[in-house]
Amino acid sequence: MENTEDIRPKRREPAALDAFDRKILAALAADADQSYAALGEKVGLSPPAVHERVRRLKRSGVIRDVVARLDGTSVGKPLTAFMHVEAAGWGKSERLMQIARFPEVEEMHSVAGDASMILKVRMENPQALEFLLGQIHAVPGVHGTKSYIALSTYLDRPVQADVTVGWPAVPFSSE
Amino acid sequence: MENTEDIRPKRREPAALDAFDRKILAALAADADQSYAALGEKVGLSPPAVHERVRRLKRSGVIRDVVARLDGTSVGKPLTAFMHVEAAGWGKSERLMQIARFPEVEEMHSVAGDASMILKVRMENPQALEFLLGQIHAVPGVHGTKSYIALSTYLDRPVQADVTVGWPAVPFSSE
DNA sequence: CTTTTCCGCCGAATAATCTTCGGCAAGATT
DNA sequence: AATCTTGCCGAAGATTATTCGGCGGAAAAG
Repeated sequence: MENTEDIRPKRREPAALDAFDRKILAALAADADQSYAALGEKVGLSPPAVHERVRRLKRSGVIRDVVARLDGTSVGKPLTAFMHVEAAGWGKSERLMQIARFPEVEEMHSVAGDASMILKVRMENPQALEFLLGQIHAVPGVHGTKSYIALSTYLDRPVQADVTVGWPAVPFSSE
Repeated sequence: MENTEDIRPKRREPAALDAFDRKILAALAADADQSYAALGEKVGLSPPAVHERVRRLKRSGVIRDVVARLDGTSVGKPLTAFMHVEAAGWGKSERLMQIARFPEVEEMHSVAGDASMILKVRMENPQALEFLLGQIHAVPGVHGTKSYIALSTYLDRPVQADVTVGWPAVPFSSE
């Protein structure tokens, strides 16, 4: 055919998600234990088509991973807490990062606001929380911490594929 | 045999997790896309044995669910924030619960501390955040809110199966 | 307005996995 | 010591994942 040596990246754009992708993502974010046949029926595609799309979504990073969500209490960590850490200069010292090694630490974000870092942790008991606080205060530059212990969790779900569109207009009252 | 009509519950105890269960949970919390054969090899059990254990772990609730974790930015919500809501008397009004209808709201906890409720939200942009704040302030009893916008997320993982045992002794320095 | 190219879907076929089913062995119970 | 229970394994069948060729439809090229 052609002998053009043109090896332009040819990189396809991230290719914005279409309606099918959205439905697939919504379904998988709610339950990843479905067969491609079941997914296909929900979104209106054949199993192979869904398979190919999921493959692409995973490789492109839209789907970060597929995981089993465990019950904190069942694995021995009934105490959930959010910890605000105030650190000097800049929060993300390598030292502070090591706190992430504890399996009790699930999230770690640097934030704009009073705190320089917010952690989500899940502990065995108050004593364990105290120990962790000790570890954090031992980090150079940490000024102080504020802990908020969760009494009840009313909602805890993964990133949803849907986005609210007509913001001012809200879904209240209607139901 | 016996003709005893004794229909005592006979309910088996939750049966504490053994080493095999722990390994299976740890593996599935990291990656639920593995075959039972692969899992079996990791934990030292046959595929059917792993299958049976996973089945039990799911039914008993230790494994809440299996989900695909999506990339916030890819689905159009690059802005993550934690919102502290101060509400009168008690936070958990039915009205406030309706906030959970927004797909932008991922977590909702009542907490002990200054705030009566902490939300984790993921928005499209600051405007969307503003609209959501408006919705929250419109809820009767809400005194105020404090928002912490995440600048960077250094860690974001599901509940880990492992628990730190010898707390005072920490994994630092060693590596 | 055609022709060409590319992309993504479908249906069928194969490969792999899941799931079920006896049978067996170890520990607990009687 | 006999019995019961529990949980494992290997094998077999059912279901699913994955690959493949071919077929449009839309966009780009002519």
